[in-house]
Formats: sequence, structure tokens, C-alpha cells
Amino acid sequence: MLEAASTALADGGLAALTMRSLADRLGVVPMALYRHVRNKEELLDVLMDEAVARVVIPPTDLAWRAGLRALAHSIRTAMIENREMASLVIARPNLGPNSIRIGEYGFGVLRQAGFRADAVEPALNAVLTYTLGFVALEVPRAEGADGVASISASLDSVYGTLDSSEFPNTFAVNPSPGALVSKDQFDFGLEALLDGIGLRQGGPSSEAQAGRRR
Amino acid sequence: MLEAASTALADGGLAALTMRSLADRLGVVPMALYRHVRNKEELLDVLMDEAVARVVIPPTDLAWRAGLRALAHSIRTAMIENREMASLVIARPNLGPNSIRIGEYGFGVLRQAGFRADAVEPALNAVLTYTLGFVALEVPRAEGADGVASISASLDSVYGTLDSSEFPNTFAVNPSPGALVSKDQFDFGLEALLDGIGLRQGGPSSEAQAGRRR
DNA sequence: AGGTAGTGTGTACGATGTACACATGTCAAG
DNA sequence: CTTGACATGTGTACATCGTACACACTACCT
Repeated sequence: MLEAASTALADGGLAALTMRSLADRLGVVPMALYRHVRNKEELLDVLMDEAVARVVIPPTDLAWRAGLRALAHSIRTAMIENREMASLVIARPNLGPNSIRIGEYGFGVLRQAGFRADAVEPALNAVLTYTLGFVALEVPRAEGADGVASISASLDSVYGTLDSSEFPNTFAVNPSPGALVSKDQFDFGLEALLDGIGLRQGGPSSEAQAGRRR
Repeated sequence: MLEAASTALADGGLAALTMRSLADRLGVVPMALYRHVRNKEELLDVLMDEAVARVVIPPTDLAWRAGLRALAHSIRTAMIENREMASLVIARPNLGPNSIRIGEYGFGVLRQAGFRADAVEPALNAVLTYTLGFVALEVPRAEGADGVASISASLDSVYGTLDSSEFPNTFAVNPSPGALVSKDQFDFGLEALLDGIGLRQGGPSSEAQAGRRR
């Protein structure tokens, strides 16, 4: 059933995942689902946790920077695979058992690297919130459903009516609608953040750039 | 009507904002709303844009770092005021006319500071996605409705069953459920990110710490 | 043979978004 | 003052959704 729910989610998106449609897909009457799940909320929680479980945890012997970088990429990849997941994760309390694994890994590489105790949690939180925020904004912009069309349309309509003398910088930069879908942009922010975290570890500062991974 | 919708949103949260309840509040029949709004989606878009309009744009003569810092704080403040707004902004395509003002400001301070052209957009996007991501995760955790209770409960239930030998680092760090609600944590990540962005401006590098604004 | 648990069914209800046709009010042009 | 257009509110109706409740059916253990 959970597999069916997952593929249903992947097929039609979050909006199309209804108890009735899921039941149909399973050749079963809607109420049958309630034998396995208390209600739809719980179903979504389980799906979320399943998606989080797909995040592959990087090797534990990586240096902190390579480790966090790999972790962030890993999360981004998993979120992009299940298109709707990022907004789900970000919209709802979260915290299935599998999210613990992610925290454990992040805490591990940071502590191992000798980060000051009070810098460990903020550092990891920063990386995770940046990653989730970026991906949550990225995903609806990537192709799929009417997403890209509606985004482009609304972009055009907004930028079209823009007064270039009132917004000179916006015109000069000419921001691309696809910017937030770009892995390069993700990496720019991620590396910047990692740089800043390195400055705050309260210990030795670099080792960073030599990372053999990636 | 929009004001009524805003206060309704603030009162009962996104879930409680229904066309019928809004109509009731206005002493009007539900269908009357459709004279002013094409559908509920459009209503939400308008509300979002209204919330974005509340973001106060910092003075344009600030140095890039002080400016982006103030902008981020400004956004966070506005999002926290309208509790549900952050998840709305992050879940849906966004881009009302007012979001342009924010971009214009950010582009402005960065260009003025001499950032390389191809670093301007990524830098601003990084700050904005970090800010939105943090706030989106922060808001539902802050008090209001059953949010805090349900979060704490789920945290307890998850951590309670945790095996300290399997997750030693998580135990050592003992992450606090309230961490993401803390302004200090927000600032930690923000300053780290700004540090990293400073390293990437492709021009002069500091001037940073002396910012008189906070 | 009988009971007990797990699972699927049928029917039903309330809430929600919204289509459609109609009523009412306001106000400018004749 | 009348007329007609336009903006706004009304009433009724429907499809879709989540889910409560009472009832089967099956399987397995005793």
C-alpha cells in the first residue's frame, strides 16, 4: 500500500493523492485504507519518512566539509526524486525516525572534526535549512505538471509590466527564472555557507578544499 | 475583503481560511467572494503578495553585508508576523509584484558593492532561500494552535525510543526542539553564509564586521 | 465447532470549492 | 424620470473529499 501511495504521489503529485484515488489504484474501497493508517495525515507522515529514508548517508570517514557537502547533495537528490516531498517536509512538523539518521551523521562529522560543542547544532541546522529551502523553491520550478508553464507565465506577466527605471538593478541582473533550478546556484550557496561554518568551528580552519570527494 | 482574509488567516491559520468562513466573517454568502477573486488560489496569491509587501526594505546606502543582513531579518520578521505565510510562500510559485522590490534591493546593494555580475544572483538567492527555509521550518515550531504541542510530542516519542549506542552523536549534542525557533541559530547560519558570500564577491573582501547596522 | 483478530465493504454525513441563473443596487445617458 | 448597463450579492446545486459506523468475510488457533 505504501508503495502504491508513493507511486501515486510520484505520478500525479500531492494534490492527486486522495484516499479514494489510492483505494482505486489498489482495487479496494476507500475505507479499507483506514485499517492500515489512522488517517491521511499519518499516511503523509509515513510517506515523508519513507522519502527521508532514501537519503543516502555519506561515508562517515569524510572530513566535515566533504561530509556535509555530500549530505546536502544527497538530500537534494532524494527530494528531487520525489517531487512533492520537499514542500511536504517543509510544510509539516517532520521528524520521522529516519530524519534522526541524518542528524546523527551531521553531528558526527562535525564533532569528529573538533567543532566546538555549541557550534555543532547551529552549523548542521544551517546546512539543512539552506538545503531544504533551496530545494523547496527549486522543485515546483522544475518541469512537471503545469509547474514550469505557470511559473514562466507568471514571471513573464510580472516582469513584463516592470518599469526599468524603477527597478534598474533587476533589469541589469536580469534574473533567470531557471536560476533556482540550477545545481550551480545550489552549490554556490552551499559552499559559501560551508566556508562560513569553517570560520566558526572554533578550531582548525581549513583542510577544506583538499576534499577528495566530489 | 482582503483585510478580512488576512485577519482570518492570522486568527485561525491557513486550514481555517475557507471560502465559507471568510464569507461568514463578511456577513455575505460564499459565492459573493467570487466577484472579487477568480478562485481560492488567486485569493491566496493576493494574500501572499500582501504579506510580502509588509517586508520593510532596508536603507539603500547600507554596505552589502549590512543590507542583506537587514533584509533577511526583515523577511523573517514579516513571515513570523503572518504565521502561515512562510509555508505558503515556499509551497507555491510565489512572485507577486512585491517580491520584485526585494530582489531589486538585494541586487542593488550587491552591485553597488562591486560584486562580479555572475555572483550577484547566486548570492542573493542563497540568502533568500536560506532565510525562507529557516523560517518555514521555524514557524510551525513556534507556539500557536497545537503546533508546539504536537511537535514536542512527536519529538519525545522519537527521541524516547532512540538507542543511545546507535545514535551516540545525537545524544551527545542533545539537539533542542526549540533550536530552529532561536534567533541566534538563524543568525549563526546567516552570518556564516554572508562570510562565504564575501569570499566570493570577486572583489574587495571585507568591510564586513564594521557594519554599524545590525 | 467456535471464537478471535485482521481485513475489506456499504452506506452515509459534513465540509469544501465552485458553476449557473437570478436578484438587486447604483449611476450615467436619453 | 426613465432606461439600461454594470457591479455586486443571493440561492440552489453538484462533485469531491476525508472519514464515522456497522457489518461481512476469511484465517487461524484452540
